[in-house]
Amino acid sequence: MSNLTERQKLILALVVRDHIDTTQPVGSARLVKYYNLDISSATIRNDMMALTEMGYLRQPHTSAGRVPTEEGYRYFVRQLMGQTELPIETRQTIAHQFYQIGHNVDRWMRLAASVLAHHAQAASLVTAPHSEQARFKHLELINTRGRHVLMVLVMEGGEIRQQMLSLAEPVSQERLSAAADQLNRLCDGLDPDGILSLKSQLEELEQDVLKLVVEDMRRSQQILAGEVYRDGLANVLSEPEFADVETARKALRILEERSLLEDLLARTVMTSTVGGVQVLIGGEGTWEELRDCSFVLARYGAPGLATGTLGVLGPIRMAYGQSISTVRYVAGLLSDLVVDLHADAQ
Amino acid sequence: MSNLTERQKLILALVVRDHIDTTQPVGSARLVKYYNLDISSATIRNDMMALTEMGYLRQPHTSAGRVPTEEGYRYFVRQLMGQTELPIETRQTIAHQFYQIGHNVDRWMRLAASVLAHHAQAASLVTAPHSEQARFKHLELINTRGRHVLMVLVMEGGEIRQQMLSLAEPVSQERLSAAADQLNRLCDGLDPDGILSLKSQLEELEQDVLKLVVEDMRRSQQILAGEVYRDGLANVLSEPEFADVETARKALRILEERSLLEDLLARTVMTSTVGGVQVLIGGEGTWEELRDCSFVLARYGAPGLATGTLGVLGPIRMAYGQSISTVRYVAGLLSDLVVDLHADAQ
DNA sequence: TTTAGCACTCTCGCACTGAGAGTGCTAAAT
DNA sequence: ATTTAGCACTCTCAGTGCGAGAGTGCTAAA
Repeated sequence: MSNLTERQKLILALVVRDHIDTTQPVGSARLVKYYNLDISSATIRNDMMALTEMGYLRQPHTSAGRVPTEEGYRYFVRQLMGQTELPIETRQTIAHQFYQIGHNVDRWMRLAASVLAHHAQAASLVTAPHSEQARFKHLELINTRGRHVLMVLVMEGGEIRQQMLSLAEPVSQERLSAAADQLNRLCDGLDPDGILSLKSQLEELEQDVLKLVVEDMRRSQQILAGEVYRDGLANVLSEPEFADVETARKALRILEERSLLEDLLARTVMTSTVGGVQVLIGGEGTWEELRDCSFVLARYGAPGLATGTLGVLGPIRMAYGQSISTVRYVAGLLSDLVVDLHADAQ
Repeated sequence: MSNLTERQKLILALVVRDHIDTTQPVGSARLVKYYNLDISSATIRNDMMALTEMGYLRQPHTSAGRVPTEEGYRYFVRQLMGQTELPIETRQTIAHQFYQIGHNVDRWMRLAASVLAHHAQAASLVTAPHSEQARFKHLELINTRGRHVLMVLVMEGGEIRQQMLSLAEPVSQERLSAAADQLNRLCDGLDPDGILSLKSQLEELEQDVLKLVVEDMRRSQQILAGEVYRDGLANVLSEPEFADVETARKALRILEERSLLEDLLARTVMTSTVGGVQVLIGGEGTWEELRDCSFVLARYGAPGLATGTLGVLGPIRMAYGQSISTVRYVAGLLSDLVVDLHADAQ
C-alpha cells in the first residue's frame, strides 16, 4: 500500500506537522512559503489531489486547505514520523523527581500522571502496577472493636488489599493471630486456586477468612484492579477541537467510566508487549466514544512480577512525537522502578 | 435585611425555580401564565424592579427577563427553599446499594461518588474517611527480596498506610518480626508525638521504622490525606453555562488540583459541624476559580473516630434542593456506615 | 513532469433589517 | 395606596446579502 512517492511522503508529513502546529487546514502555497520547498504550489496541489484520493488527506470544504484523515495520521505515525526522544535534560528532570520521592507507589503514580499530562499537554491515565497472577504473601488479622475484623492481605509484589470481615461472634486477638499464623504458613506463595483447594481442612474462622482472601486475590487480578490515576483533564479542554462540548464530554467519559476504560485496556494494551507504545487514532473504527480522540498507551513493569498501564488522551490532532516519547520514557522509568522495588539484585 | 414582602419572596422564589428549570431569563408575563398567579404582570414588574434594586435579580440586557444574582440564589437557598428530602424509595435504593457491598471502604467511596453524581446531576467529590488525630494500632514488617522491607501501618480506625523501607543491609524476617512485635507493644494507641518521644531508646532498625511510621501518621492527618474520589465530571459539561470552554476548564481545575481543593476544604468544611450541609455559591467572593460554580458540601463520619468530606459541584444555576438533599442523605448514610464500622455496639 | 495562469467555489466577517420579547413609565382603576 | 392597562422604547436574535480572500482544479505551455 505504501506506493507513495518520496515527494508525496514529504508533503503528507509537512501537512500533518503544520496542521498539528496551527490547527488550521494547510494550503499548497503555505507549504512552499514556510518550508522553503523548491517546487511550485501547483506541483504540491497535484500531489495533494493524489493523497486525497488515496484517503490520507481531505478538505473541510471545496476551497480550504487540506487536513489529514485518520488514515493520514496513521501513516504519519507509523511510517514518517521516526523515533523521537525527550531531550536529555527533560529526562533527567523527570527521573530526578521520581527518585526523590522514594519507594512510594502511590506517589509514583501521581507523579507519573502529572508528568504525562504536563509534557504531553494532554489528559493522562496511569493504573497502579499489579501482578496478573496474584500470589499470597502475608495475611494479618486485626481486631477492631467487637465482631469486626480488619483483614490486611499482602500479595507477592507488595500489592496490598484490605477488607472488613464481620463475624457472627467476637473473637480474641490471640485467636485471630493464631489463625493468621497458620494461614501464613499454609498459603505462602499460592495462587487463588491453590488456596481454595485447602479450604476444606480448616475450621470455620479460617474458612471465612480464606473466602475473603480468595475474593480479594481474584479482584486484584482484574485489569483495573487498583486505583486509576488521572491528571490533566483540564488540558484537553483547551484544545480547539473540544470547543464543541459534546466532543469534550465523550472524551471525558472515556477517562471517567471504568467500564469503557476496561474494555479499551483489555482489548489493546494487554495484547502488546511491555515497552511498546501503542497509538490508537480516532477509535480505529472500534470505539465510537473516541472517534475524535487519540490514545497513546504503553504497559510498564515486569511481566510475571507486576505490570500497569499508562497513557495520554488527546485530540486526533495531537503532538504524537512528543506524546509518544513522553509515554515511552515514563513507562521505561516506571518499569525500572518497579523492577528495582521487587526483584532487588541483592 | 429580610424586608421583602411576602409577594416579593414568592416572586423571587419563582424566578429562581423557573430559571433553574429552563436556563432562560424569566419574564413577568411568563410567571403569571405558568404559575397561575392572580396578579398582573405589571405588579410583578414593580416587584421585580424592587428585587433588582436590592440586588437579588438582574437583567442580562435591557429587555430580557430577570435572572437571579448570587445574592438572589443565597437568599433563596437560605430563606425560601425550605428543607427537602429525597423520596423514600430513592433513599431505600441508595441505602440498599451501600449495604450490599459489605464493609469495603474503597467501594463505599466509589459508590458515594457515583450516587452523588447521578442524583445531583453534577460532578461529585468524596474524600476517604480518616481521623484528624492519628493513633497507632498495628505495624507489620514484611521482607521482600533483599534490602527492601514493606511496612504496613494500621491506624486506629482502620486506616492503612504502606511504605517501602530501604535498608543499608539485608535483615532476616525473624529480626523484622521481632522489631514489629516490640514496636506494636510500645506504640499501641500513641499519636505521632508520643511515638517520637520513645525513639531514642531503640536500636537503629527500630528507629528507622519509627521515622517512617511518624511520617506516615503525619501524612494521614492532612486534610486530603487519602484518596479523592470523583465522578460525574462529564455531567457538568452538559450544563449550558459550561458551553464556554474557559468556564468549564476552571471548574475542572478545581476538582483536579489538589492544592485548590485543599484550600477550599480547609477553609470551609472543616469549620462546620458534621451533618450540616454547606452551600458555597459563586465562590462567595473568595474563590476566583469557582466564580461560575456552586459547591454543596458536607462532612461525614464520627468526630474523633474518622471523618471525611463529600459534595457536588455544579453551575450556580444548580438544582439546590435536589443537590442538598442528596448530599445530606449520603453524608448521613456514610456516617452511619463509618460509625457502624468502628464503634461497634458489641 | 512540472509550472504558470486563471476561473471557480466556498467560507467568513460585516452590516443591515424586521420580528419579538420584555421592560419601565404614566395614567387610570380599584 | 395599590394595582392594573396601555404603550413607547430598547435590545437581542435570526436571517439575508455582499465583498474579500483563500485555495482549489483544470488547462495549456514550458
